[in-house]
Amino acid sequence: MPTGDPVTHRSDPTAAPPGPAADGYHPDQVESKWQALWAERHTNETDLDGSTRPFYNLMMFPYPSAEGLHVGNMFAFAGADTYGRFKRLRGWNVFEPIGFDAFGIHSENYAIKLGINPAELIPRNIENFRRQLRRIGGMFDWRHELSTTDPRYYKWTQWIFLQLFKAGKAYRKAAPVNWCPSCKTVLANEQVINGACERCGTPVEQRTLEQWFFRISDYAQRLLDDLDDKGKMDWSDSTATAQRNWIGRSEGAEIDFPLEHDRAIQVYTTRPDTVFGATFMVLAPEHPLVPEITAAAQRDAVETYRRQVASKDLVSRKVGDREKTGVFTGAFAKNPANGRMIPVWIADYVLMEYGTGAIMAVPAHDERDFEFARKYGLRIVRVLARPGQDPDAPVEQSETGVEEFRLVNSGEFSGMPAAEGKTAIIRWLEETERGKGVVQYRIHDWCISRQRYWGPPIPIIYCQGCGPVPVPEKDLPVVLPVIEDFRPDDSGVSPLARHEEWYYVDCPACGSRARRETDVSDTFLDSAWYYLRYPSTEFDDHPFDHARTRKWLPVTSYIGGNEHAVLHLLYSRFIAMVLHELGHIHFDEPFAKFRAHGIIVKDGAKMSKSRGNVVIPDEYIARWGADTFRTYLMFLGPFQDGGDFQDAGISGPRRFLEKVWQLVGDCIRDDASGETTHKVLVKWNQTKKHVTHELEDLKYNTAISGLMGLLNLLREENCREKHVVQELVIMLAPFAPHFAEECWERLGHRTSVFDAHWPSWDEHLTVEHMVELVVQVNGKTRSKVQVRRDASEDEAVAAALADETVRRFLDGKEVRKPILVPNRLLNLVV
RNA sequence: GCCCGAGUGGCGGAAUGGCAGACGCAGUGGACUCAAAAUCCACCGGGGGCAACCCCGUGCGAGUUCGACUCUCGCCUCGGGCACCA
Repeated sequence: MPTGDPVTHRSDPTAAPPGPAADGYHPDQVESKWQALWAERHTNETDLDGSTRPFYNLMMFPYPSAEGLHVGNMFAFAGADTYGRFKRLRGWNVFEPIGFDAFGIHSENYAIKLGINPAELIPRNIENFRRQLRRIGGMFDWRHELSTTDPRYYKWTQWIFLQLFKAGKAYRKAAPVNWCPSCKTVLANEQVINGACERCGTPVEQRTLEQWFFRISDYAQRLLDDLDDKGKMDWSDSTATAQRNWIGRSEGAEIDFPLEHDRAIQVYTTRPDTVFGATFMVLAPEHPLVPEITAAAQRDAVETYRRQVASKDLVSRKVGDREKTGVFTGAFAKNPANGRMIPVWIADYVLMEYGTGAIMAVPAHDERDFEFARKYGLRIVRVLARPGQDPDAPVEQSETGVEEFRLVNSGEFSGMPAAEGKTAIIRWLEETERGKGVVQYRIHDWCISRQRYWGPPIPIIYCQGCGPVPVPEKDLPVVLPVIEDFRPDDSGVSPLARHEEWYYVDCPACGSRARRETDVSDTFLDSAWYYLRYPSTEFDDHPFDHARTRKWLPVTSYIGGNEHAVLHLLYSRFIAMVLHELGHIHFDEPFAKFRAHGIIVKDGAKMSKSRGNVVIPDEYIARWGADTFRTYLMFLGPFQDGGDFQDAGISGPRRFLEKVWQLVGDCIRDDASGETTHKVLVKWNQTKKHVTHELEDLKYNTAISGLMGLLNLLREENCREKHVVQELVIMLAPFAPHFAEECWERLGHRTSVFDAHWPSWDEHLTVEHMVELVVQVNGKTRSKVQVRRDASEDEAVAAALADETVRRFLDGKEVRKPILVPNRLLNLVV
């Protein structure tokens, strides 16, 4: 063995942990014992029908990768499990289910890499995940486990698609996808690296395919409104903010810019107040008006540009810092505000999918338009100026503010503050029928089609005569066949389309020969409703049992990562809204409370395989035990912020558990009931209060340090009072469940510690009879004096004036004003 | 560029208007041991003083307050997310 530097040596997770004493703590034995007993005694199985105080404790189900659960998953699950166990001890009937999000492109890509069919690979991964989830001691009710790849599950995913289809919430439309011309296959955005296919490096193109969409954008305003309703949605601010930004509401106007022959270009703008400054127009290259308006002389240039844009992949089109490009169409439109004819251009910085796909360009007051105008020598006219500023001052860079500006060069509107001008111009547009005020959202409809194998087939049949026909509900599920050639290949069709026996079916409507939809649905559809299925996993004839759903939903507490702030959490809300509208469920917001946890870094740096600093939980659990590992994860930083995993730090929580173990041993050997000093009594009550509050707020790190503080005092005071020790064990149980069970049993109990009651405290005993009061003179701490609890201001001042040091700093001056913070501090102002 | 976080000892972090550094790690000294590990005790932001004590200190600069790590305004740095959304 080479002698490395000491830090490296210590940070070896396989280094032996501190050895236990003879009657010591052996985590392996304790943990396997209790995992077996929990299963045998059904400790973690919730009586879903008989519960009187239901608490649905949800965590984000994992995608079963081949690598197994990583430390980030462990952190999230340990944190959510700690909360569930705490709630159970507080008297709730906690339902804590788990499952596997096993469909999707990640699983499929990995299977392709290994050359193993995902249908074979995924069950193996799931088995490994189950083992790990048991190993960390999650309070899971395994009877309700689910996997999205189970036909008993995805039957209902398909059923949900059909409900949306029948309600007109699902529709088909042509949309661009990334296409690799060499592999002849569709690529997901994450498979496009710098505009090229990740597999073969060929530049990626856009192709247009017919795909299925859900009308989530119809729900934009409702999705936004509920976020402001704290009673309905108690969510982490960071998550709610991310959703608001994603939905992207903006208020502006649609304005018509007339062309020749009674036609017009409609634009959307958030700044109608600047309409007098619109000196040119820009259409998205795909805009349908482009071919008709293009002048003969410009036709070639326009066509070339359109082809160029179409050949780019979907990712690099939207990179904002690219130099602007564009082409003049030869057409002119009339600015409705000032009647001037302005040139119409096309450019790829204007996107077809937002607004109307066309803009009025106001280069003086929009950065992008300014850049474009500079490059192509287009006119720039100032229409906003600061008070006192020359209305015709040259524009050196675009000025986009509202507050500080007034309108100039804007006809009758000149002189108005910009905000007022916006309202006035919208009114004028509406009165003269040149436009109207509108609200726009950034959110797009949800494309659920995936030209892939590993997902639930979309339950639609295409018939020559009848068009798209839904698969009858009685024929669900449309089972995903196990096929050998699941890889996308160069045939240019979805893998399922190569299987004629599956592909061709009779039309459910007319009976003639028809073909199935060969795309599968997005994984996010699987995960958009899994929480609904958990309480009803044993029912095969309906997706969610009504009584169960009514009792357990919406979810009481959901804890998960903020990486899902927009997609998963927004799609789940949307699906719940639609199912509610269609009368299938009684609620329209699925998660009453959501808390985002932070992320774990290693020694201050992000974990990554290339850095070689990935924490493999199994190794740590094998060495230190699950209880120590969990406790450390919850201790290393604030749960909602994440924290820094340092190998050296894990010994602290382990030593803490060792000391508790020893205390329990002392307590059994030498039960000194009733022998508690006043000091212990106060600390004990303070700790119970503190730990309870901190757990409620998921402040696990400070809850644990509170428990450590209590333990330290018990040791100092040589206190082994059984009542106190037992309550310490209960409070530790959410963090170290196996350990607490074993201690509880050693203390003579025959039932689970999780059937015990969470300790209560005596508020009166959280403050000492005599308190130490900090004495400040003019805000500087000078001394401390003992006063009785809740001493009055007069008493406190008298005590302070009796103090030698205080008198020295008063220096004979008279106290002008005493400020007392009861039981804490007295400030004497002289 | 926009949005959201965060900047406190050697390190992870605590204190959200009232003793800055709880709790833990690492470190130093001591006890125990033939020795080591484990364990136990003490110390552990910087400077000054024999000492009682005193001064300085929470990214930087102003401000509010009897009192600011905490609140306000203006910067700087780091992390994360979104990004040509008109």
